[in-house]
Amino acid sequence: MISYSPKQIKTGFTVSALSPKILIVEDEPSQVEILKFNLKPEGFDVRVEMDGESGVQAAIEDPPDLILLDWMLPNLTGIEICRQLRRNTQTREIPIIMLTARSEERDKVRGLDIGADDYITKPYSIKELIARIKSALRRPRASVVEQKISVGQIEVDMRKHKVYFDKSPVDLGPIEFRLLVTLMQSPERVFSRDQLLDMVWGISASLETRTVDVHIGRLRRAFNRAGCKQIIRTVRSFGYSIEEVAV
Amino acid sequence: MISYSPKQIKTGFTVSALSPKILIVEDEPSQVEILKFNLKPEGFDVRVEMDGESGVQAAIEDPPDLILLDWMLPNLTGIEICRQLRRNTQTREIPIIMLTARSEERDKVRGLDIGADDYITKPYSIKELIARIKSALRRPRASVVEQKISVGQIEVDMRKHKVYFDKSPVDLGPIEFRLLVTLMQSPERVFSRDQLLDMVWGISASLETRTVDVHIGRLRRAFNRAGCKQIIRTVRSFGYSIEEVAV
DNA sequence: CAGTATTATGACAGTTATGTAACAGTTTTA
DNA sequence: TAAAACTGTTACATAACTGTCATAATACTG
Repeated sequence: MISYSPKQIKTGFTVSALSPKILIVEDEPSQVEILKFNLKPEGFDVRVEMDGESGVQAAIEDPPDLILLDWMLPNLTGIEICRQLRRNTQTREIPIIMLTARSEERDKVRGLDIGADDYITKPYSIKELIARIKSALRRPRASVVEQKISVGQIEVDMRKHKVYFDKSPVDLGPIEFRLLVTLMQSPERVFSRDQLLDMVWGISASLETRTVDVHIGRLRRAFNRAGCKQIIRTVRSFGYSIEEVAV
Repeated sequence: MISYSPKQIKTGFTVSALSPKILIVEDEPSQVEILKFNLKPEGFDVRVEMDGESGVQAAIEDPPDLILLDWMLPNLTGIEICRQLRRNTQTREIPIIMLTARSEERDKVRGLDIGADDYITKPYSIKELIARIKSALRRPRASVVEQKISVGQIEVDMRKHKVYFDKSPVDLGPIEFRLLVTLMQSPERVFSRDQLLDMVWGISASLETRTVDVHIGRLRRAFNRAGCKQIIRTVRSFGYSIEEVAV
């Protein structure tokens, strides 16, 4: 099958949220349905606005990670929307993919001038659209992804996906990795189990809070093997935190 | 936003002038217009030649800082122009970015062999093109055309299209070659399957992510045959990377 | 110090991701 | 033009990882 579980999407850590928000601005209901039907299973958080004006409005009020913009719209043309979005600080950096029915080169051109990141002409293959969306989301934007994080003697290289304690490598599974990174992003801060479930597993994952304990345990064991005792502090009846001073 | 002031361009210390000279070799007038329209405001000094022969001529007579080269041209093909430019002392070091149409993706392989520094497939985002131009200009000249890359005991001769492990040849197909080179350009960095699909196959290829796994497998097997175990690391649920220390 | 609440951890069954062989369709080569 | 080489997809086996539970260990309370 083509569809990944939402989990796989989460792994793209450059995206602001676990499931990237996509705003679709498109007036044709049938098109909207097709898009929703295909994008949701990919783990995207899809929203729709049916006309240009409300599209711009929605984008500014709650900035999505990416905008799918139909070329022909009632009220405002795609170009005009693009312009407006590019003018606003909130939305300036958001990647825009234009959906255009016309295949004339001229229109494409104008779309790109205006600041769309990409365009795709109807009829398009869903696969290709998804590929383009993912690619656009991956493209580095203003917010630079942190490459290395370190707390005490622990060092995480995000690019290489490697973790070291005092130069010796620590072997972690995917969830442990994310858990560690989450904790390390705010050293000493105590996270509740529920918070961690949200941040690491995603809001939609309804799991036992005990699951967190188990993974914390696994994380600890992995660090023990690397010669590091006591990296995570348990705060009774609150949660966990990572400590600056590893022992 | 996207557009840097011309001043910022100057930071590329290898660039001859304050506004880098760019030679566009492209026969399609509308394309030329788009490029001019977008590149001039970025502070580039843009010149245009409409066919291959005069393109080469112009490049030799007044060497630009960078060449944008369309793949399909009347008179001479992109490949041939590349070859000629690389042969001439005046132009040998000038970075070349190839513009190729979607259907010609297969030729990318050859494009890089020939000595293009980068290629970009139409339709491209202007932003991306500009980013790549700047990146190419920033790059120190000497390594503009990378002849050989090596990681650990693996050595790739780009020009001859040959790969060695510890001096013994490794036989690879075109895609495996590109895959290997991509991985080798950032050793240890983990690439997601989607990223690799973009970088090796091109964004509009829209293939299954599993295809990457299969090719990684083929790459591994090829190296096994040459006596090299464990060259590519699998990072579960993230992707693959190439390791410095081959075993 | 007993009694209670909370956390640590081993075990395990279920799930998911990866490695590969096989195959049919293409492209390249001879 | 036929043979050889290369591709993308699929299916299946296997390995790696998860979540849950039961039980043990620990911390708090009065």
